[in-house]
Amino acid sequence: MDVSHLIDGLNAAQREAVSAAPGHLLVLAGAGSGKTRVLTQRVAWLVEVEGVWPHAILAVTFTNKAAAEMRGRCERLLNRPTQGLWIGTFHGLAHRLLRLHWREAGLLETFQILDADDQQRLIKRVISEQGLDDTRFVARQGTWMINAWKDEGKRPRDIDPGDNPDLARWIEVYQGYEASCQRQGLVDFAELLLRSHELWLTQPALLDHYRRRFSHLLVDEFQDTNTIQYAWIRMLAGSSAQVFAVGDDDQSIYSWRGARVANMQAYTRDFPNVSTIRLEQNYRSTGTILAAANAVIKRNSERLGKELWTAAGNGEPISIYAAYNEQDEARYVVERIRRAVAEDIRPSEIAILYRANALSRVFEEELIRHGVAYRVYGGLRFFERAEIKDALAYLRLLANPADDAAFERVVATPPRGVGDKTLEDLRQAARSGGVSLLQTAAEASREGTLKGRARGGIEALLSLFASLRESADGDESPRLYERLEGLIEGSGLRAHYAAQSKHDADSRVDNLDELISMARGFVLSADDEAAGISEMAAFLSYAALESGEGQGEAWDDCVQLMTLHAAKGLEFPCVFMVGMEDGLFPSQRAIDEGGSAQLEEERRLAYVGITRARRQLTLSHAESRRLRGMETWNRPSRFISELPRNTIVEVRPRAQLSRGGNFGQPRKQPTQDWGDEPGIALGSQVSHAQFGEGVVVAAEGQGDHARVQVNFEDVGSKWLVLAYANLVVLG
DNA sequence: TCTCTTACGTTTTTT
DNA sequence: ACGTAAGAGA
Repeated sequence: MDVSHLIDGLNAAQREAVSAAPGHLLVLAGAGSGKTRVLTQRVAWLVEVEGVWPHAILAVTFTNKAAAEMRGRCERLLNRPTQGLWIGTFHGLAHRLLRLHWREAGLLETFQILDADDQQRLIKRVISEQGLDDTRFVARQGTWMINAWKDEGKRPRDIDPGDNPDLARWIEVYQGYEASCQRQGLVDFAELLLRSHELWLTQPALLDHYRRRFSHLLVDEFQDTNTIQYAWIRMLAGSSAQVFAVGDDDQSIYSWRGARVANMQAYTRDFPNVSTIRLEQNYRSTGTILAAANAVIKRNSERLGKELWTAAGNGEPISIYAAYNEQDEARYVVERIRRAVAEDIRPSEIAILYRANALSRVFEEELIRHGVAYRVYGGLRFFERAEIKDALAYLRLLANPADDAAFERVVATPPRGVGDKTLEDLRQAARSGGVSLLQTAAEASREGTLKGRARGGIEALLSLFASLRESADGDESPRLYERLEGLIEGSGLRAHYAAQSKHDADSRVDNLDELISMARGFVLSADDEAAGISEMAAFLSYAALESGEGQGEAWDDCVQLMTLHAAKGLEFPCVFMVGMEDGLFPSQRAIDEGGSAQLEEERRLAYVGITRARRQLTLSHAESRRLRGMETWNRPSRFISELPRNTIVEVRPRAQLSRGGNFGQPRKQPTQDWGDEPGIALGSQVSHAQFGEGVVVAAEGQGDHARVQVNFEDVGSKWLVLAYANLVVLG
């Protein structure tokens, strides 16, 4: 058989991985080393060369985007649809298992997926139902703990509160939350995994079935697996399946949400004869960029060890820009972008990366000012928008009348005269009767226990549902989008948001229309159809599992703005890492508490950032920065000083010095301390609100840019922008 | 019950 | 600075 198309163009290590003999394999794939290619060609190799039935292969990733890309590439390689081949995210595959075996898993057939928002709302409800003080028991924290427990595979009974009474209460909240989910047929993200793991644990016959079926498991981004995901893989693999794990410990940046790099070591221990292959040749970046990345990551102690190299040349040095403040930083970056675009670099080939979302704003403003098209990643996703969740809540309640979370949403928007009082009565009655809110509302309406406006509102709602259900049962059952359209009109949602948007000026109504057109274009997959899942149920799951706007679609031709986390897996010819300041990146938290583990994770994040760049990399920091309404003064990030000297070039703004004399007109109106003072002379004694007293030793720049170097008694020498520093001249 | 005002808490995020 | 989430008047 001719296997050259699976092997040609690969380097030795890649080829070794793709064509590895049967057995377990750990591929340590450095950034830009062709990981996805190896993974997909391995699948093709298994099918075409080893003669493995596609049916017997399961490939798992973390994001829908990665799964889609893998499926697409496999189909192209194998030249046929990947029928029977399970490719998906951990959550997607777990969800499929639960849909197929809902009865064995102890779920309602109509179970729905609870998103993060609904989850927190529900936990809050449980906290108040248990009569806990919600200032001491904060829902956000509870959500975080419960998710962490689930990620570790722990049920309430597995947690020992010791002699910590708060912890004991939290365990009760967890219990209450579980009971509530169970009653309503709701499953949160972590539950998908935990529940499917338990499904196998408690149903040996089922487990056996899947173990017989899947002889080959492939896992992408192995460094990001958490405890339950690893256990899931291990359980499915048993002692027969071959596991092909690909990961990079240097790119592990999600430990704060339960990811355990240690799973990579555990894998080599828990499975017999795991061979390790390192992919170290990089096809993305210049030699300079790789030298910088290698030097930075080398400072971490907990590493499996790996050093990237390239056959390409060194390329340009890395630029470091020391800005006066965040405005100056934005000005510089956008100026550079405009210059690059003028030199025929496409805007979509340029990325601005930052540690925290809050940093994006200045850059957006500056980009707008210069009419540069840009796109910000992150933030609210389509299916998380309030108006979309409202519309979907109607659908959810239609699909699963026990879904109280959906009922609460539905009853509150649009306002229909049903307020806290009525709702609390309904909850009481529902709890004591052990039935759903919807059912309780129907009973209350029948018995006439509702009064005033509330009665009209509830009755209108009930009749809306009756008519929606009736039309579904008719001979000509409406398509999903028609039902959605009907409910958006009939409920008054559209009118409600239309009325709101008059002053909001945003396009909530347009989003509702977009949702309808998404429903119109929605196609039930063959897998779902085979599993007997309705169009509506499938659409709702899709909405929950694929949060909308496929991450990484470089829309039009826009400059890309995103966090360093969001940039993982992407690459850009031209990258700006901004806000490179101690306290921001590495974050203050990592500096203060973490000890070295957190700092090492920040360093890996820096490594991820650096390795996103193909040709041009620029790092910038600002001496002063307005953040959260407060002026802060940060030192350049320690990661900048970890770059080898020969890889960087420091860009300085052209300084217009006026030495010796007076300089630096305060910006805007002079401050009180300043009065009509002509300026500050070298050698002046000055005082700063934060740094204390010091002597002016140098100065440069004019107007907004005027800066002085002050030697402070306590904190040493610093450059300060006069317009912002509010220095008081002493004596 | 709805709407307006005040207080709070602010890494990173997928599913 | 800013957006959300809980509390007070209409």
